[in-house]
Amino acid sequence: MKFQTPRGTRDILSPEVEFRNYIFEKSRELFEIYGFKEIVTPTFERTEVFTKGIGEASDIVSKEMYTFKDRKGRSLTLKPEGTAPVVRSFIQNKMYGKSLPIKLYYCSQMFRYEKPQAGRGREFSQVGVEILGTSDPLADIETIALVMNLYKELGIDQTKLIINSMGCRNCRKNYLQDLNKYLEIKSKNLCENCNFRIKKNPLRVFDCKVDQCKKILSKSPILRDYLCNECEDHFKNVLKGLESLRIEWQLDNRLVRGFDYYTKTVFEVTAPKLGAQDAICGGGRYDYLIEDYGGPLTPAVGVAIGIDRTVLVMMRMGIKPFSEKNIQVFLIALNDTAKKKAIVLLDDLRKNKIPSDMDYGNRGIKSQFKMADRLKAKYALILGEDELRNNKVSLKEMDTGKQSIINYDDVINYIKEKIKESK
RNA sequence: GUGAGCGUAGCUCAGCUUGGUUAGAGCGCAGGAUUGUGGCUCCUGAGGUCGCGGGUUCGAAUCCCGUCGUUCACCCCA
Repeated sequence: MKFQTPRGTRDILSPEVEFRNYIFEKSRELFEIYGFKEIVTPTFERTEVFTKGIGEASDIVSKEMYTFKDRKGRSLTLKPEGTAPVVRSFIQNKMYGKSLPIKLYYCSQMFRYEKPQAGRGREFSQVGVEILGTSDPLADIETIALVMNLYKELGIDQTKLIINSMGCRNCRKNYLQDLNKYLEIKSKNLCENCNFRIKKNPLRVFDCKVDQCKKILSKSPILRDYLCNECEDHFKNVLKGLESLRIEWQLDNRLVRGFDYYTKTVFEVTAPKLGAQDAICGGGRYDYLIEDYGGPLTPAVGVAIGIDRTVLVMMRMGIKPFSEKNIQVFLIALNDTAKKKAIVLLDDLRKNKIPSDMDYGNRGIKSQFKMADRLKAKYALILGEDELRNNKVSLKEMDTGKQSIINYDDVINYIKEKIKESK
């Protein structure tokens, strides 16, 4: 019986794992600088937490969730996204009673039952931020600026910010009236799926990529033309703010993100080298979500960043931002007695925070040098009969090939000095 | 969910069209040339259920069917 990871999941090995940790590290650092606090929500929630906010008609809810029943028959779902749980927690923990806004970030695995592809797994990682309790366009701007700065920090350039506004309840009411009128006339020529969407959530018809539907929809009313004064103002302020931060954007009237909860600002950032899966983050404002979940009306905005795709871009762009932590010292023991002494020395080196290693097998000196070479060790320490007899060790600088004999008791300090010099 | 490509040594791949002795290469790995000294060179060696299952055939890595995994596009989205 051979085991392998389930479809769409994988082991994350070096060097990818180093990229991943680096991105986590940088994100956390930046989030804290922006004043966010971390929140950890459960890996699974009651299914309604997701169906309510994301929307029954959305692809994610209708066909991509890992939903199961527990032993008491309760329907639970592995989290497919991060915002709904944060909103649930905001209400459950009565955070609305604190001084608003509340700024939270999360780092977590997400689960969606999708057809796997590079940059699209069934388990994937996201980091994200949410600003809860302000309708100020500055929050939208801060969120976008944050991700753009993160990409800059990570060395990812050629990113593209795509932005749109989806309006509020008021402007959407008028828009939906006209859109429904339009769709009603055309419904015979629209696909079955679209007709289903019309019933559930007409905005989702823009997800359709059937040519016939696309053609019809390209002439449909556009939400942006229906924005009320407040929304229009909000959107203009967001764009102006981005301008003042020298962040370029690209308007996309058809950008309708795949969650029902979005209002006003929605945006996505795409990166090169990713083919079709090129969105590395996406987010927007969700002013009614908290109210819909039974909390007080609390406007909010957030963004989710895809870690796996960010790793892919960095690797494909040849970005290697972290310094390799190579072994500094490799111990070479030439007989059993030497070996016994070597493990003591090795322990000492490590207690002194000097990255060091040795061979545990019974290889010859040649092989051990080869290992030292492969590990890119700076120094090789040799313990053989001669050295043991005189309580010395031989130290060879791997780069220059220079070799010297030093007292056993001085080794740690000697190497510490050497490392300090080379810095 | 739809369509297509790929799966042969640790890695990258050749062989498959036109089925035929022990399935190859490069890199890597191990040992040696140099018995206490790495990188370069040379020599030698180990390593393969040809993804898995079934079928056709005297004979299958090669043809057919199924299956699993992966990649690409659609879709969705991070």
